[in-house]
Amino acid sequence: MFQGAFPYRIDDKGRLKMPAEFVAELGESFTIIRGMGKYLWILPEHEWSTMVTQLRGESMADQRAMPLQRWFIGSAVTTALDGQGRVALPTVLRDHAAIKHEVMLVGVGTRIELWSRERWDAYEAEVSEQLIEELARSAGL
Amino acid sequence: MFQGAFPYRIDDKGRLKMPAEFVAELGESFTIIRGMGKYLWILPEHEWSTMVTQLRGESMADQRAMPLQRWFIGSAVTTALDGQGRVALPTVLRDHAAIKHEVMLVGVGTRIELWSRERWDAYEAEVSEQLIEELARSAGL
DNA sequence: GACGAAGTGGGAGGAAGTGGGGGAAACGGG
DNA sequence: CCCGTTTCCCCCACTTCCTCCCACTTCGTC
Repeated sequence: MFQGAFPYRIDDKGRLKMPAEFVAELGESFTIIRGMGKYLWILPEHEWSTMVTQLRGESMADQRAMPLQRWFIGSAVTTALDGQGRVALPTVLRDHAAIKHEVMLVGVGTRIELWSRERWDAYEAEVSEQLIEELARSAGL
Repeated sequence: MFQGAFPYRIDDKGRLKMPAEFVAELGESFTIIRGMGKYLWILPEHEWSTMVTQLRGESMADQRAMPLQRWFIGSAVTTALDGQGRVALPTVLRDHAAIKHEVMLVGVGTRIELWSRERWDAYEAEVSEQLIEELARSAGL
């Protein structure tokens, strides 16, 4: 399971080092897609194929299907780590997440989220302890 | 069960000695996460896996799930004691709890809370005897 | 008073994070 | 079709941080 948050720097060539904690679980090849917001998701192979199965299970006639497929499948890049344990982030994806140099890698169970540091800090500021407390209570934690 | 409060010092390398009273109950490996405020939780293995099960049980579509997963799983660090019975506190977690040197370790049943000394003292000052009395009464104690 | 456990401190080796150069491949223009 | 430019990828190098190990002090107990 992916867990923990790691602040990292992307170098001028757009390369991102993967934390040692994530490497083993990610496996040989993995897929990067847009998340449900201005950040990215990094999924191991089997998680990605599960997601694709769900997306394609929707009938094409279903009005929900095509926007979802465009959003996720249309942004997907399947790649792997280089010899130094780094991954090259395509410009399209970097732009979507407004990623320049400072990023935050966040493990959330089955996937990794990749945020620009700015946006992550803003998100953190917005999510107060009170909100978490309320959510936890209503979720029965 | 964890009980009792212990004032401790974190050294310049960010290492925290675990009180002898907690070591046996903590077991080999344990997990440190953000609490519902500016302090940390330390959970034994089974407590953490219980919590993860609950967090992941939520549907991804549920709007509550993602903030909760980010808050807890996204901050989690699973670690163990070193040869001297100490644990290294990652910078991200220390920052969240505003922990520098002086801390307070508080056993609260199923988990341990880790506060910066300042915040703990402030909290103690804030929680008056009257409040406790009222809460106890309304809880039927 | 001595011994042992518990709390605190610091050095060194190695892994992990970061940066940059060079060559091959791909693309576009002449 | 060829040449120049650009982009990507692989390799090399450096630095910082973390972890492991060793050492000392204090407190409680026998």
